[in-house]
Amino acid sequence: MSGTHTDVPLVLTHELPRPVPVADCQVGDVFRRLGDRWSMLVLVLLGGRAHRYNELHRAIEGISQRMLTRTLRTLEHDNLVTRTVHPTVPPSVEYDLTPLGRSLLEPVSALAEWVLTHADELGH
Amino acid sequence: MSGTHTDVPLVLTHELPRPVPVADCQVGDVFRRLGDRWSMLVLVLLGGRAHRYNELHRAIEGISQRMLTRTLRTLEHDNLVTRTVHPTVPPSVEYDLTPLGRSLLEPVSALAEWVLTHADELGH
DNA sequence: CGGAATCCCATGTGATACTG
DNA sequence: CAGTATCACATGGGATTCCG
Repeated sequence: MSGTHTDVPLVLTHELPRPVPVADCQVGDVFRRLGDRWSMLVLVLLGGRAHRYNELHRAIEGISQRMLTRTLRTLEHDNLVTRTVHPTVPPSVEYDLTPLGRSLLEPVSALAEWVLTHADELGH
Repeated sequence: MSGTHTDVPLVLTHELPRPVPVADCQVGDVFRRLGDRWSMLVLVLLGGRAHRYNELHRAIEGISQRMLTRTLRTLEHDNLVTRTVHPTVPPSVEYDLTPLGRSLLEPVSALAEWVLTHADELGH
């Protein structure tokens, strides 16, 4: 950890031929999927417990119905979140993490720790 | 690791009051900064070694001059990348990671490993 | 060589209104 | 309750041209 150029985690450089075809950077793809305005927030909330639609809507300050629905649909499509409709009247829909979504929270937490540690060093 | 709701990394839930003010989710902020199309790719390349402007431009397939410059400026502004101008003729500009940028590659590599492990489980 | 300036288009996001 | 539909606007991003 001396700041040299030899301590880059191998996993990052391993599958990067040169020139780097952007399509091959799957890591970047995942960052782009989770890098939108709301996905991360939804994942963390669902990591605590399952939520109903309006629970999420109230919990996430500032999100519109449109974007909450769209975010949940995308996460569901990525196999990170499940959507369960209970056929009651009025209808009740519950969202939860899949095992895959739950496993994602581990590496995410590593990044979260980094952020908490280095937040003051980041410009703005 | 049983898929219950009790194994969420504490760091993620620790500083999340309810309702969650979106401005307080610093983790999401970082994901948004790195979640654009090119930042991750630049960081990984600079993790290998310092690069000149045109080296990056050639290495990253499909990036425009405009976006490469903009991405580098943003990373520089965030204290993740340094920009060094060598007053030669013609001019030579070298980009490299800061210690902060280098330290970021560690949690990023954890996520990269997750991606390599679970890529096939992600929908599309 | 390493950009900056301009133009243009695609996408992300919010506001509002409506619905089974 | 849990959405959908429509509109409007900001931002992301590429192509092209010009410059010290």
